[in-house]
Amino acid sequence: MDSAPPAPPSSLPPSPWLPFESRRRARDEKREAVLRAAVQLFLEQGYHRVTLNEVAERLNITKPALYNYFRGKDEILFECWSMGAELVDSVITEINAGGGSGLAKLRKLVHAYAALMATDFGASLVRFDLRDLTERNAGVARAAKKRIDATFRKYIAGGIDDGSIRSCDPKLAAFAIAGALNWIGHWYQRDGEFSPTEIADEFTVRLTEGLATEGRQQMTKKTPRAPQRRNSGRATTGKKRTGGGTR
Amino acid sequence: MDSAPPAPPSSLPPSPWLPFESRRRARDEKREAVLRAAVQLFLEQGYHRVTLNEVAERLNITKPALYNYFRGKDEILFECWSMGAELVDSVITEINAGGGSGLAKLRKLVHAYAALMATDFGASLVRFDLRDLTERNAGVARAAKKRIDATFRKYIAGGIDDGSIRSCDPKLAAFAIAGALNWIGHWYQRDGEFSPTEIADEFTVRLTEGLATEGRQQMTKKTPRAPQRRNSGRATTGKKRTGGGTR
DNA sequence: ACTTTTTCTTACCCGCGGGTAACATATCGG
DNA sequence: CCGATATGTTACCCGCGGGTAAGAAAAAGT
Repeated sequence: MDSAPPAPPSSLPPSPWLPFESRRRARDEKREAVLRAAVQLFLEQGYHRVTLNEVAERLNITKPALYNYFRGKDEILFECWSMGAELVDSVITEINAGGGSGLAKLRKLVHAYAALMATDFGASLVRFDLRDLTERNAGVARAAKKRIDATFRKYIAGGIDDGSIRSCDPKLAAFAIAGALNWIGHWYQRDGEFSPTEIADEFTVRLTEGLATEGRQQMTKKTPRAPQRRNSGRATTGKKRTGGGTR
Repeated sequence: MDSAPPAPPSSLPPSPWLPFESRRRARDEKREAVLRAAVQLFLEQGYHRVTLNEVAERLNITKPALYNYFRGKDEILFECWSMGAELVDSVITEINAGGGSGLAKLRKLVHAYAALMATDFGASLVRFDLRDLTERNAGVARAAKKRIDATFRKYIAGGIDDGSIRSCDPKLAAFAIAGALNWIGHWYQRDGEFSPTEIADEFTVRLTEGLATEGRQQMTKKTPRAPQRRNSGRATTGKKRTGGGTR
C-alpha cells in the first residue's frame, strides 16, 4: 500500500509522505501496545482493580501519556473489547463465504470461536462488563453481540432446514452452545492442562453430538472399556474421530 | 413529618425496617434482608458500582447500620455468594442420595442447576468476581466451585463406566456443560421469553443428546426426530439456504 | 425507674485513582 | 536553524465511597 512515489532527483530521501505514513504507523503500534498491556492486566486483575498508572508503568511511560491515545480508561476497555469483536467478525465472514450444511458451518464456528476464547482479546469479549462502557459504546457492543448470537442461530436454523441438525429451538440451542464456548474464556489458562486446539476439537464434537449413548452406536455389547482409567491423560488428543464419520 | 409511606420501587419484599413497625424482627431475618437487597443490586449494577449507601437506602436504613451485621462490603458479597453455593450443595446431596445411572444423575443435576441459575443467589455464583473477596473467603469459594465441578465430572465418569454416557473426556465435557449452564446466569431475565422450567427442560435434553441428526445408523428405539429429508451433509450444492438471509 | 445492651444515625475521615494543567522534549517540515 | 506539532513528564485537583467515632434512641434486663 505504501507505493513510493517517484523519487525526486536530488539526493534527498524520496517521498515526504513516507515519514508521515511511518509516523502514523508508529502511533498505531503504540496504541496497540497499550491495548495489549491493558487487556492483559484487565483480565488478570479485573478492570476496576487496574489503575491507569499500572498500565502506563508496564509500558515504561506515565499515566498522562496514555491520554495521547485514548480519551479515558473506559475507551481503552472498549477498544480491547472491539479487538475481540473484530476477530469474531472476520471468522464469521469467512465461514459465510464458504459453503456447507448448517451443521458444518456451526462446527466451523464452534471450532474457531473456541480457539478465540483462549486468546486475550477473545476472552475480553465475555469477561468485560459492558456496564463499564459509556452508553454509546455499550450500544455498539450490544449490537455486535447480537450479531454474533444471530449467526449461531442462523446456522442452527439453517441446519434444521437442511436436515443436518435435529429439530430444536434455535435460540436456546444457540444459548447453550455459546454459553459453553464463552465459559472457556473464564477457565482457560495458558499453562493449563489443555491446549486451545484440544479444547476446540473436543468442544466441536461434544457440543454437536452430545453425550448420551442412547440411540447411537453401542449396538455392540456395552463392554466396559477402560475399566479404571477414564480420562487417560491426554486421552482425546489424537485426531478426533467424530463417531461414525461426520459430515 | 412527611407521611412516610416510603414507596421505593414497589415489588420489593418490604424491608423489616419499614417505618415503625416490626422493628423487632429477628436479627437473622434482617441480615438476610440485607443480602437479598444487596444481591439484587449487585446483579443489577455490578458490585463496584453499588455503594453501601444504596444498599442501605433500599432498606430504609443508613450505611453504618449495615456494619452491625457485616464486617464490610466484601463480606456481604461473600455471604450472597455463599447462599447460592448452599443451594447447589443441597441439590447435589439430594441427587447423591438417590440412585440412577450416571446419565440420569447428570440430567438431574443439569435440570436443577439450570433452574438455580435463574435465581438471584444462583446467578451470583457465576456473576460475582471472586477477586473482590478477601483471600480467605476466595479460598472457600474456590473450594466450593471445585466440589461442584468435581460432581459434574463424577457423574460423567460414572456414566461412562456404567455405559449410559459415551466415552469422552469427563473434564472437558463437564466444562462444556457447566459453561452452558453458568451462562444462563448471564442472559436470563425474569421478564424474558423463556421460563426457568422451559430452560431447564430444554437444556437437559440439548446438553445430553446433542444436536446432530447424524443419520447413518440409528436403530434403537425412539426414532430420531427430524422427519426432514436426510440430506447427506456433503455440500453438493454451492450454497444452502442459510435461512432467509436476514433474521 | 434505672441501668445495660443492642441497634441505628449524624458527622466525619481519608486514600485511591481518574482526569487535567502546565511545562519539557523530541520530531519533522521547511 | 526555526517554528509547529506530536509526545511525554511532573505536579496537582477532587469526587467518590468504604470505613469509623461518638452518641442518640430503642429494647431488654433488673
